[in-house]
Amino acid sequence: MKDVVSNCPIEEVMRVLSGRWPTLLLYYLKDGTKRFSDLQRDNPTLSHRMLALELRKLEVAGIIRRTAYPGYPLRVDYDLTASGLKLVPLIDALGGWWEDRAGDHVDPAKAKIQKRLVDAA
Amino acid sequence: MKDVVSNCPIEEVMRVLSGRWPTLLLYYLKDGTKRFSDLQRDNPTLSHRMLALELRKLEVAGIIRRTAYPGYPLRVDYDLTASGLKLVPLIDALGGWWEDRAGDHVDPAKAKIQKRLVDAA
DNA sequence: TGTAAATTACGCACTATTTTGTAACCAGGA
DNA sequence: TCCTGGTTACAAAATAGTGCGTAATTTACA
Repeated sequence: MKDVVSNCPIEEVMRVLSGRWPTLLLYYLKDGTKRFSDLQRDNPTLSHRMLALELRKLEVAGIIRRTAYPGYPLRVDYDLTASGLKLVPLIDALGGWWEDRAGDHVDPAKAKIQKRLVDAA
Repeated sequence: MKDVVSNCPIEEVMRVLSGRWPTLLLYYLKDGTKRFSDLQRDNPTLSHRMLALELRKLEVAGIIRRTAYPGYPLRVDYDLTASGLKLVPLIDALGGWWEDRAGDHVDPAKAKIQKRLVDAA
């Protein structure tokens, strides 16, 4: 997933939203402003470094806003931008879709079954 | 992005949709049934291995349907399932969001500017 | 007539590339 | 010395690409 210029909006959103963390961070920031350390606590399996990287990615994409206060110890706040807020329901819609997709959905064993059909043919 | 069981639908959708290819494949399959080789031609930068892997992932997720015909040369068709069809507009919505997010969006240089602010403090 | 070659949708092993984690370091005041 | 929010260098892990093999039938050609 290198720097392939794509001009396709869908490819571009996915470049930002792909991976475990972006949507999770959105989720936590829905509730309002959070500090770096809050987000660290919220998901302990996310490494310090990755948190910093992902936050910056979201910031550059205009989804979250970073506010740094002068002074020590350091203090930095993160919250959703206007467009970040608009994104949240779209993500939720995906979650909703996943939940009631169960009806017409295929059990994980199907792949093998299909394969066997081909082999037998 | 290992096999972390999550029970959160959003995390689960993203596990399937993350990466460059899933949404692209959806996009090509919108137009109807395609064969493996069609999809290969549609995006030449996708290796046959990845194509096979991604297709299977989408199949197991119940988004696409795989139909293998007996006989040689081999022939396999792929098309969207009912729930796959329902997913398409949601993805499109993300694309739409990306396009008109420009207004309240931050230019890529901002990160540096912010950093300088912090440093100066 | 006999045979070699092409065809399709992959699987597999091996390598290359990318992403992620770990740990250490920084700043300057309490 | 600790605090916070990073950054950097190095290591480990995950992900992606390359190229060969394969199956049964048709076509190509000497």
